[in-house]
Amino acid sequence: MSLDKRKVKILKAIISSYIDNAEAVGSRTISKKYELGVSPATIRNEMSDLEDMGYLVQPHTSSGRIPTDKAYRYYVDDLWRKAKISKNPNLDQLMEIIEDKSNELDEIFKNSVRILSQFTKYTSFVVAPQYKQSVIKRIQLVPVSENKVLMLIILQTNIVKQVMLRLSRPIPYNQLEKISESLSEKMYGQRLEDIDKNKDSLIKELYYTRESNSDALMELLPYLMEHISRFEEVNVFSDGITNILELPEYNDVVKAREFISFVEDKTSVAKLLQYNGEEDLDICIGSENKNRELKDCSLITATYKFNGKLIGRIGVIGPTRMDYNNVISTVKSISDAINEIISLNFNGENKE
Amino acid sequence: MSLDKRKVKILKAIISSYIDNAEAVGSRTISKKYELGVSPATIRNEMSDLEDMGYLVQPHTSSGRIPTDKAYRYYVDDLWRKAKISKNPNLDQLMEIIEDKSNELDEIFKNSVRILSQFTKYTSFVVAPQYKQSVIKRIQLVPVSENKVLMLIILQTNIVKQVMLRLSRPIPYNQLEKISESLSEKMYGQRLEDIDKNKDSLIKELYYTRESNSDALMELLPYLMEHISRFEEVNVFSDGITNILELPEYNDVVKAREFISFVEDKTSVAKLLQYNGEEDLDICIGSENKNRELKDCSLITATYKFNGKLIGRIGVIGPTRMDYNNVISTVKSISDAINEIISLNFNGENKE
DNA sequence: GTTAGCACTCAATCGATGAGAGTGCTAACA
DNA sequence: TGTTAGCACTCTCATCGATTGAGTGCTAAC
Repeated sequence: MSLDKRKVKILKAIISSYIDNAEAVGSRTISKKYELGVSPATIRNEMSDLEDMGYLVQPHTSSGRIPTDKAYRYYVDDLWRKAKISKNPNLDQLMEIIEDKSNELDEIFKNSVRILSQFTKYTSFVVAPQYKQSVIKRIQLVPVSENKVLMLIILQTNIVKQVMLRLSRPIPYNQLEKISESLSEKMYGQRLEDIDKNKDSLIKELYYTRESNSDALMELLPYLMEHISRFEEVNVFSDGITNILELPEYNDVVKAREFISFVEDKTSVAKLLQYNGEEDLDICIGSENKNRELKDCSLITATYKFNGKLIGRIGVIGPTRMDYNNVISTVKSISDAINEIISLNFNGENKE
Repeated sequence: MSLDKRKVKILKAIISSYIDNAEAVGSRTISKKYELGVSPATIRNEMSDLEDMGYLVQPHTSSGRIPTDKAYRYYVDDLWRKAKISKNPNLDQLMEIIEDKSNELDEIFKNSVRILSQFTKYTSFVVAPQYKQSVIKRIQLVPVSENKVLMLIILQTNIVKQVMLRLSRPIPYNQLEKISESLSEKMYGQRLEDIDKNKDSLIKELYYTRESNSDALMELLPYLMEHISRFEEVNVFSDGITNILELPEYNDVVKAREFISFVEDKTSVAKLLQYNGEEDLDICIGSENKNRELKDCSLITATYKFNGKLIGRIGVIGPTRMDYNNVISTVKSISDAINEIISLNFNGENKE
C-alpha cells in the first residue's frame, strides 16, 4: 500500500481540519468541506488504509480519526520539501519591534519572545547566551556618589555589563581613572571562563604586582570576580505561558498545571533548547521529544548566532496540533531578525 | 442581636475552616473540630443568627455556610486590633534575598515579587517608581567602540540609567569627556518631568549656545531626550500568576482565564495599585474592590518610600478566602525590607 | 438556654435511556 | 475494478430520574 495522490489529499485535509478544530474528523466532514469528488464511503476506505499505515488513529470505534505524530511529520516534511513555508516578509518591521532602544541584549530577547508568542498564540522561549567564551575589552569605573562606583565591564562584543560597588571609603576621581586603566590592562583579552577559573591566582598576582592604588583596587576586585561568576548562570526568557489555557486540549486544569509547571522550570527548558540538535531550524513533533511531559507537544526552534558562532536557541512550544506553517515561518523570521540585530549591534568576538 | 463571645468564637471557627478547605462548613464540623462545649444544634442556632447579621451565607438551603466579605472584614480588623499579625522576624534574611548584587532597582523589585508569591502562594505585584520627579545629577559618556557610546544618566538618587548610542561617525575620547561635562552642566538639577516637557526649547537653547563640540552633542541629544521620555512609562512587575491554578475556586479554566487576563494587563494592575488609598498598609476585601473582576478577591498592598516620599506600592492578590495573617505579615515584611534596601542604597532626592 | 430527634431540602452521584456521529461491511453499479 | 448507497453496529455524550448524604430548621423535652 502506498501514499497515492488521493490518500495524500485526504490526509492533508484531515490534518488541516484537526489543526483547526481539535476534533476527530469523519468521512462526511471531509467530503463536504474539501472538494475531493468522491463520496464519504470512498473516503472511509482510504481512511482505513491510512490508519493501517500509521497516519491516523481512532480514539474509539465510532469516532472520526485524528492524525498521528507520523502524519504531522509527513505534513511538515512535505511543506518543507516544497518550500511552502511562507516567509514573513516584514523582516524590517519585525526588527524595529524587537530592537531595543537602550540596546540591551536582554531586552531584545524579551521583545522577541513577546512577539513570538503574540504571533503564534503559543508559549515561546529563548536561552540567552552564556558569556563563558566572551573576552573582556575594557573595564571602566564611573563615580556615582561619594561611596558608590559603577563598574562597567565592556566585552569585545560591545556588550556592557554593570555592577554597582559600594565603597568602604571614597576613592578620588583621578585614582578611579588609574584603577580603570590598570584593571583594563590586566583583564584585556581574557576570556570570562578563564578568569572565573583562575580567580584566586589572578587576585594573588594582582596583589603582588601592586602599585600605588592597589588598596582600592584590591577592594574592588572581589566584586568584579563575583559578577563574572554570575555571568555563567543560564538565563531563560519565556512568554505566553498562559496562552495554553485558550486551547481545548488544556481545558482540564490539572493538565494545564502540569504543562505550566514544566515550562516554568527554567532548567528543564534550558536543557530542552540546549541539546536540541545543531540544525538551524529544528522541528520536534510529539513523541520525537525526549521529555515524556512533551509527548503531546511540538517544539519548533531556531538558532541565533554571534559572529557566525552558534550561541543560543529561540523556540515555540505548542500542541502537536499546531499551525506548523505559521509557527515555523514566525520562528524563522524572528530568529533572522535577532541575527540581523545582533550582527548590526554587537560585533564579533575577535574583530576590531 | 449582638456579637457575643460565643458567636465570635463560632464565626472565627467557620472562617478559619473555610480558609483551609474552601468548603461550606456545617454545624457538626464546627462542634467536632473546634472545642466549644456545645452541641451542633446550638451552633446551628448561632449560625442562623450570624446569617441574619450578615456574616454568613448559605449557597443553598441544605448546605453549610460560608463567610461573607463582612465576616472577613471583621476577622481582619480583629486580627489588626489585637495586633495579632505575626511579624516576620527575618528582616535581615529577607533583605539578603531581595537585595540585588548588581544594585539594580528593577532586580530588587523582581526579587521582591518572586519571594512574595513564593511565600503567599498567590499573585503578587509591584509598580516600579516613575522617575518624573527625579533630578539629574550627572551625565557621563563612556566609549564602547568606534561607533558606539554608552550614555549614563545618573540621578540624584544614585540610580543610573543607560542608553547605548550608535554614532554616525567616531567622536574622539577627549571630546566625549567635554560633551559629558557640558551635558551634565546643562542638565544638572533638572527634573526629568520638566526636561521631557520642554525638550524642544531645550534642544533649541543648546543649539544656540553651541560650543566647539556642538555637532556631536546635537547628534546625541535626541537619544537622551527619547530615553528620558521612556522613563515615564509605568512599569509593573508581577509573579506567581499561575499560582491560582492550584486553588479550587479556579478549577474552572474559564474563571482562571478571566483572572489571568485581568492581572496580566499591566495597565489595570497599575491602576489598581495607584488609586488604592494612601495608607501604609491597605486591605481590600472582595466587594470592597472597585473592580468588578475582583469581587471574589482580596488585595493586600503596602507602600514603599523614597526619601520619606511615598512612591509606589507592592501587593498580593488572592481569593477572599486567603490566609490573611500570613499574607499581611509577609507583605508588610517585604515592604519593610524594600524600604530598608532603598534607603541604604539610593539616597534622597535632594541630599548630597 | 440547650439539646435530641426528625422531617425536609438540595447538590452530587449513579445508572439507564436515547440521540447522534461515525464506522465497516455488503451488494449494486459504472 | 473502483466507487457508492444502504444499513447494522458501536461508542460517546447529554438527559432524566432515583438515590444518597450532608446539612438545616423546627419542635419538644430536659
